[in-house]
Amino acid sequence: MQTHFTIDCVIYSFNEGKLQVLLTERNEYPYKDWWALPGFFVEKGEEMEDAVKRILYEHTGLKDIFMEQLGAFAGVKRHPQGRILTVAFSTIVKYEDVKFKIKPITSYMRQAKWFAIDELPELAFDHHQIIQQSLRKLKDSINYSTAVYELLPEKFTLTQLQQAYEAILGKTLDKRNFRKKISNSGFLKELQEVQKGVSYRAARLYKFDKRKFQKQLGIE
Amino acid sequence: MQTHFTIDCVIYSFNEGKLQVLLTERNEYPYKDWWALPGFFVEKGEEMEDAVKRILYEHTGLKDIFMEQLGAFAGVKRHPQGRILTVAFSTIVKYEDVKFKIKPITSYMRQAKWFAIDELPELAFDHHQIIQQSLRKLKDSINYSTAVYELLPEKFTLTQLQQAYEAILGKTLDKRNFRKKISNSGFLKELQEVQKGVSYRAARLYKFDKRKFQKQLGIE
DNA sequence: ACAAAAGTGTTGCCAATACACCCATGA
DNA sequence: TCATGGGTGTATTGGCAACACTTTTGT
Repeated sequence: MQTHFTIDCVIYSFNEGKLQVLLTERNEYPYKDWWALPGFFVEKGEEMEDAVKRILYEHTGLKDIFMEQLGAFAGVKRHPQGRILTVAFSTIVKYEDVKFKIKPITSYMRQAKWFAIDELPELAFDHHQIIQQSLRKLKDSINYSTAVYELLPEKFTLTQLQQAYEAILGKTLDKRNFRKKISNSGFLKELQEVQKGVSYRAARLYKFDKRKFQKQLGIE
Repeated sequence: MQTHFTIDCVIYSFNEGKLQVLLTERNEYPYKDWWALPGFFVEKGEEMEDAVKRILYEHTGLKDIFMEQLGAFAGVKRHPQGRILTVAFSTIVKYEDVKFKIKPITSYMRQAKWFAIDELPELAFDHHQIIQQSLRKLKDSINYSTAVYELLPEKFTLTQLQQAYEAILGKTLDKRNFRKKISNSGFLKELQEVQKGVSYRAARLYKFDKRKFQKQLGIE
């Protein structure tokens, strides 16, 4: 038995203190004019991982971003024209990096736009379900992955980091406990730099030290 | 673009103190005479979850077992005849329940057999990779899932439970700490029964209280 | 001087670890 | 009586949660 085969992408970012998801407005049936996850058909002979890269590139202009597989969604009724199996992937991009790069290249979608995770429109197909599943996984893995750091610019303040945690978890955290936990973890590099252009006390800037993080994971 | 679509099952069990995986010996090309995960094509119009149940049934005689999705494997070269996308699922069955039910129904495989996880033969396709990925997930989730209890008979001793943990994790655990942890968790029901037929002090039997377990998870 | 956010310590509790001996039973 | 696994307690440690005030800076 054969099935059509697509990829759908859950692309997260962080802006205005909120976790955002990139959606596209469809310009073709079915679900014309609906918002949906960026997604395409995989081409014949194309490796799934290559298809993922291609689609990510076509929607964001980004390259060399690792996307993690969420799983397959294969409901017979998820597409009105019969089964179309989709494998969902997710990733996180820095908002600054993609701000001016979001450009729909294909004609089947009209525009791409960021939506706050708690203000999603109604979505085509089973894409709402895909997002919810992805979000749960993101929350569950927040302490074992580099996800939060992908949300932030290279140099960031501790308050920004805390806001990113809070955006993912959907709840507020205690400032002192958060800072203790982070500084104990030992994979932030403290810079000799502070914020600029703020009208209050400037905060110290930090960098994520991926090396040390990887090492700590290696202990098992 | 279309692709063939199969399901592969990683079925775990526990016997002779070891974690076991059920494999089938193929009787058709490609990979004739090789060992492989039990797997079939999904039928047209068949829901993926139904296909999973069907395949599990055909190989083990078991019904109403929940299988968890591991993910999609879609390498263009994973099958010599071109891309065959497979979605891998995994589950755990009680060895006693299936001991006499393992019966290949289809003719494309010659026999089904349990293999200890650390004594696997060479496997067809990318099945070794699928198993390794599944095993990592099993280890990671051992404390948040009912997996270990699926390995054991309904009534079991604490030592048996500890052995199941050790089989999954691949390492030994401290007896007292293990018992403390388990009895603190509060989802074991102590029975007024002990082991029979052993030539040493008979151990108390316990049951897993799924209700309480679910409740504890609900706290988040 | 004021507004706004940065930054900082202590305490109590709980969970996880390390570790060694006596007990009950059947052969 | 012996072999075998069953069963038990304590002390230490490290991480997590609760909680409020002072400092710095720009306007």
